[in-house]
Amino acid sequence: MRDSNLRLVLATVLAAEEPPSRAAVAATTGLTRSTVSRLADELVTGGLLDELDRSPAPGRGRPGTPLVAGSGVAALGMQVNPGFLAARVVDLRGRVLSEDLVPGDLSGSDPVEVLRRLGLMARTVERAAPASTRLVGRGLAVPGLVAARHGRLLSAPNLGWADVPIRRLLPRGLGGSALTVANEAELAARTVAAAAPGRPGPYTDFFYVSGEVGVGGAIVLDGRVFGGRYGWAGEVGHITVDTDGPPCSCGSRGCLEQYAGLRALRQDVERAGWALGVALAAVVNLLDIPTIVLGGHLAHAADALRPGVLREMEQRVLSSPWRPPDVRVADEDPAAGATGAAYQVFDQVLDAPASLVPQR
Amino acid sequence: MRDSNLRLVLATVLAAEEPPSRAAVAATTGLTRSTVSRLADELVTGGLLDELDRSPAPGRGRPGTPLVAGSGVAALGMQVNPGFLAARVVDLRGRVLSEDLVPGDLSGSDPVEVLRRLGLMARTVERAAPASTRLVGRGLAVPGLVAARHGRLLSAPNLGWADVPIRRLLPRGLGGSALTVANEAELAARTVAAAAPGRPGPYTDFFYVSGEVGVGGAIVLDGRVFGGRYGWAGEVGHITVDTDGPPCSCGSRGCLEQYAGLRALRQDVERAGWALGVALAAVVNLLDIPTIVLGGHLAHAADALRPGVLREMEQRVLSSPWRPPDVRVADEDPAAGATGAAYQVFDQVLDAPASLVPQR
DNA sequence: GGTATTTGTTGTATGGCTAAACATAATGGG
DNA sequence: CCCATTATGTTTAGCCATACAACAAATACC
Repeated sequence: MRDSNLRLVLATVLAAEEPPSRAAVAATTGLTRSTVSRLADELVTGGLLDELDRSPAPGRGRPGTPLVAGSGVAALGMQVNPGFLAARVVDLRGRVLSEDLVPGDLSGSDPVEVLRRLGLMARTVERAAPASTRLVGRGLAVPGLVAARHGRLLSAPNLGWADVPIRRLLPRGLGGSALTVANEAELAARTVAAAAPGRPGPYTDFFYVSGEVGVGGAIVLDGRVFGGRYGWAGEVGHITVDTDGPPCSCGSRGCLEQYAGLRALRQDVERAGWALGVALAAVVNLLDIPTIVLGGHLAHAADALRPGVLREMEQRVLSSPWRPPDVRVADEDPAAGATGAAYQVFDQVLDAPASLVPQR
Repeated sequence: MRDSNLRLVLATVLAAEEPPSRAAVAATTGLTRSTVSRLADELVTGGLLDELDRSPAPGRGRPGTPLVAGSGVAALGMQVNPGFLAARVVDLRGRVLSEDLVPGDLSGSDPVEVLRRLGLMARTVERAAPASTRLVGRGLAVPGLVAARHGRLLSAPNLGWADVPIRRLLPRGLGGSALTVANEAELAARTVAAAAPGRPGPYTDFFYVSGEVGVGGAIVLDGRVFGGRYGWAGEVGHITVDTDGPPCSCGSRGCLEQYAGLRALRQDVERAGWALGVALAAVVNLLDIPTIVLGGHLAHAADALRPGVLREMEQRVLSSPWRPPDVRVADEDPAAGATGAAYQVFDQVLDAPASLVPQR
């Protein structure tokens, strides 16, 4: 019960637009001021919350002490992409404390060498963060199918990688069971679902389509990413658009990626929009979430894609007369996956804050 | 906290294969025997649980009192299908206490007249149930898109119905805000997900494909139906299989229903299997649940459909090398939707058992 | 400067839990 | 047949986190 309310208070503070006082938290949670006060104090001493200076009083009465996410808590987020390597330290308020991004064509690269380089970048970035920050975990975003339990990358066609034991290839301390590995689209979607760790973004239910050379996707329901049984959900890139279409690297034919992947898109935006519309209609028919958010190279081409996408979706989505589809664009951030990887680490902390709070 | 543990004890008893004793519930939940004893007593006096006679002792020690779902608690489940009307009273143990099923072609029928007849059937069936049963709610399964909040059927092409205010057309006492209306596939899927109210069925994560003249579907994750934002999820029947395919009643072209609907299936099972495989590959790519359960007319043709379905899915599902797709068949029950409607009512009760238990 | 108002803290009471002791009902061995 | 053994279910005492109420602190309004 204490654990449950500890989570509740922490979540309420992080979800708020403006730093709330203890009394405001009590009002929104339904707990009493005394209970919130006690729990908030524990969270402050645990470093998960910070007290800001009393703001200039907005009205009568004693002004409250604004509470915000603790700036001393941080996580490392890394990303391997066909076009770059990235590493970031992000704090619990969502601020990037330090980062490094190295462009370079990694298709057909050697996993051992690339992960060694990523390890060096990570170490440098961690050192660059303020000495007082406590790193609570590390995450990595990769463009492919992952076995999350074992931290293994099963298949990443656009890197030319297959069955890579990521945890073992990263330097000790970085890898190991403490590292969470996940799909890039899934993690990038987190940065749309959350404006900062624990704070809801502009949409709570949407399908994120990630254009990172290939085409990936992620399902967000009620603000949370739905990863599926094994974390492989959202693979929109290999939905069949035309059963007689061009062969795909996955072994099938006519996959969306063959129309809306970076190379295909450059050749014919019209066709890419049509194919996206057909595939996304299936998504909306299945999931009943009319909001689509485009990321990566698809975000750049959004204005050219939108008419075709909407036309096909309006025709093919059964519920479109009652709930018209809506195509939005994600904020520009080349390494959104890295930030998302850090957010995922924070989610584990927010689920069990008691572990970071002094007992009793 | 009491509410939470009340739910926990009730759920544990209902989920068990064999009627558990208080001590067994304590062991599986982690609560103490004394706590379970108190909560179980409350549930028994509330009628949600029954005590069975002490079974012949299986070993040494004092034999426990077996607990089962209360037989006095029941719900009415109704179903409108293109081929029949059905009404059932189902108790909390999942037994059908009374039922009525009237075949008849309802395509192009008059909603007002049909719902009047269904009302009469429901009344008769309710009277036929033992006088001691307490009816805790009523549910209705319909083959179409529903606005659950308002109990309105927005569109049911295979009945030829559109925008039918179901709650208002059913006789007072039956309709009204107490009636829950939902899609047939969603409710039939509940009878696969649960062997009895609260007891898990053979699969916990699967996609249910309902063949009831048209083709519907439902997503089941971790034993619970995922209805989507507005309850419209799972509409697999209108996923595009061939963008140049035959026109569909929904206004699009090449929808799965045009290949695997009852009429099309009778003409060419081969083609239906191919189309199902293409559409279900999209489902699995998106949702990462490799188990497919076929119901209705698709269940009857399952053996003929399976080879084609599996062939297409294995080619088109990205994760199939690691997790091969699996096509199963639902148990035969023409009015599974009616039972599922009753189960849905029970779920509301199981979520808030305190409302049926005497206070304090 | 006094009063009203709101925040945060400090004591007290309470509800539901755990833990331990006890009563109950069976088995099995001498 | 009687008694030790074993397991279930109930009773009792103690405890923890919460609600409730009273109070101290800090501001605005008159």
